[in-house]
Amino acid sequence: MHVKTLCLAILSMDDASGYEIKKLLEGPFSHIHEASFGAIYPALARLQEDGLVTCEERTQEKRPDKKVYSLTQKGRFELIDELSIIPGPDRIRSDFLVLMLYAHLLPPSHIAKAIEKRLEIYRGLLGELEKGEHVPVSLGEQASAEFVRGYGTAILRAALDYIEDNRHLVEGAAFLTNPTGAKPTDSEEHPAGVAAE
Amino acid sequence: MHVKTLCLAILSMDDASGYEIKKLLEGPFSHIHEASFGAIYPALARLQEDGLVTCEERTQEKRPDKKVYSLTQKGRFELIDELSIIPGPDRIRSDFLVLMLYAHLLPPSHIAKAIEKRLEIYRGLLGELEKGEHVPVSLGEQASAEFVRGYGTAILRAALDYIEDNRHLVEGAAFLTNPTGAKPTDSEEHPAGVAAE
DNA sequence: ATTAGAATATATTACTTCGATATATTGTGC
DNA sequence: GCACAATATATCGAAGTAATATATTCTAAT
Repeated sequence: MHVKTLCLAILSMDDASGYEIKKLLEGPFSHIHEASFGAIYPALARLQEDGLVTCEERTQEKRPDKKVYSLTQKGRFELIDELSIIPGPDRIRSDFLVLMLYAHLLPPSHIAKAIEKRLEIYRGLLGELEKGEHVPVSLGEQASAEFVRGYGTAILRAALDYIEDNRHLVEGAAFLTNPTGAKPTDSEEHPAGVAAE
Repeated sequence: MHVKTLCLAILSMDDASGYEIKKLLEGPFSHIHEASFGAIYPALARLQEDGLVTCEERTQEKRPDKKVYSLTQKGRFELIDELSIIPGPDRIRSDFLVLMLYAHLLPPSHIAKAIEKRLEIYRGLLGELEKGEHVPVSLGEQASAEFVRGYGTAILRAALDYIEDNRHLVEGAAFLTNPTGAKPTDSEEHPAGVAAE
């Protein structure tokens, strides 16, 4: 899914500026889909060019000027078309899980620190989601939003529980291997039995 | 985390070609981090240029030639440096959750189809993870791999359970809002803008 | 038997997206 | 008073994606 489609989707609920779209994606939508300013602003410009959104410049007194975008009928049809594609698997980039997979390369204190921060992040997100600051308009939207919010909290709880119960696997067993590759016991030339081909 | 770091990490376990790295990221590592060929091949070339990996071209009889990369000492230190950064939140791009959030814009049959496919994907991944085709070398690696594998299965189970228990929220309540914006006076079952799948 | 497609393997290209930075103003904490 | 966070848009190089091209071998169907 392109950032353009994501913008159309968010604008289908309410008019918004690029900045507001970004804040939504950082806040209540953070477990759904992310996008950067560098993707959002050009996407909105392109959507306007193609007549899928309109733009109203609002001069504000106490804030910088805003460009508030609104979905057009054409944009609404385009959104429906894009949403008609059956979605494939989620795309995940988890630096945390990479670190956990190579936990044995780093000192246990570092792993513990990373885990503490992860738990903190997750508890924060869970708190935000459970507060439930959603602005649903229709009954249909309310049910959809509730499904997605519930999904987020279910996954976060499972992750929190798992990490708390199993952190010893990566904190305790760490550093059995020397990070420099120099083996404490014998010399390393051929790490016995590689095969795999 | 750059794809370069990801390559260094995978090579720290065993020598591999670009193709093999990609297959790992599609298979047992699919819940950890993704990367495309277009990122992996240039990354490996760059790492070789910088002396972080070495490359051995293997002419194969029954397969196309391979370029097998190995981590150097310098590369191992670089990996440790990169892994020393405390990781931030996971970056997620879930077309599925976007669709669920806007489920009310599409016919219930489409949502049901998307959910069926999602359940199928998740059951497949869960099966693969539970088979546990890992090739850990040291005890430290084994514990790390077990932690990450367990994390994946815990999240997948939570997701499966949640979707099965709550799919009615998006399948039943769908289409209370007409996607065209026109009033749904008589026929609520006829979608206006459903395109190809 | 042959033809089509999947798997193995690398590489390139256009396009998209990220991450960092620049700019400018107002609000907030120390 | 001064640094910092928040509001707001925009740009640009670097990085990454998705699709495609090339070439070989194995497998399955016609």
